[in-house]
Amino acid sequence: MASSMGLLGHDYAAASSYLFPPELAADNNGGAVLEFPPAAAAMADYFLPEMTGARAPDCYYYCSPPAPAFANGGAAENNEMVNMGYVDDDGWRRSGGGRRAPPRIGFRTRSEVDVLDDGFKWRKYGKKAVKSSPNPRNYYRCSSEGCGVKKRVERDREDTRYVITTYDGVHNHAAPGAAAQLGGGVTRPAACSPAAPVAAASWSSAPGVGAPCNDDPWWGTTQLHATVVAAAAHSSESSY
DNA sequence: CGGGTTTGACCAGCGC
DNA sequence: GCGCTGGTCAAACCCG
Repeated sequence: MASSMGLLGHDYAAASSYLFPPELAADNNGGAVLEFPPAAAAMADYFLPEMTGARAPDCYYYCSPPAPAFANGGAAENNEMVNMGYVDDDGWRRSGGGRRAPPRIGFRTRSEVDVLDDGFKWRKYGKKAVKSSPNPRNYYRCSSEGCGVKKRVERDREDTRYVITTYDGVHNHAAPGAAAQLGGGVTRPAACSPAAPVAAASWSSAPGVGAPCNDDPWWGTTQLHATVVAAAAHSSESSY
């Protein structure tokens, strides 16, 4: 798969901390080979439609149009979606030590409320002061029985107006709330659904890969169009 | 009383 | 091996 995208061999060097949230930088610890096997296709499709030939180390991923909107704050136009890591051949991501971990997606959202209403019911199970940030990090787990999705919420250390919400895993049930159910538990804005021709072409041409992850509520349709923003461009217009 | 939150303790991974 | 750090557990507490 990766080879079909021309990605095999790309080296994910440690990202500059000012470009990525601390946890993201930690996930991209140097030397990891960027590779996108079949089941992970849609995730890569979402984040990396234009990655073919692009260098990974200093890229920052925006959802364009904006990332999902939340029901109780975080206007869509203020949201940014960030790639929170790379994934294994079954859709899981590999963390630094080669351990498998659930797919992770992060949103940096400008909001006055810490906990954004994404339509799912969350139960808080921990709070921790982390060294990488002066703001405490809160840990939530999906209240639904059998659903192991977790999310972490913390204020952006650089700009406390922003909330960084990180989802770990994919819900295996519909959202109890009114908000549309998506993989990470966020509402996909209608405006964020144009086809991604570059990515579609990449995946459809890949042998052994049909419709990318069509069994997954979020990654399945792969209609979102992410834009890779070069580090230079990003740093000139971002608070990071 | 049931469900959610708080918070200190504990555990495991990682770097040195 | 040891210390640091992030993530999780679980008992106590709170609230409707």
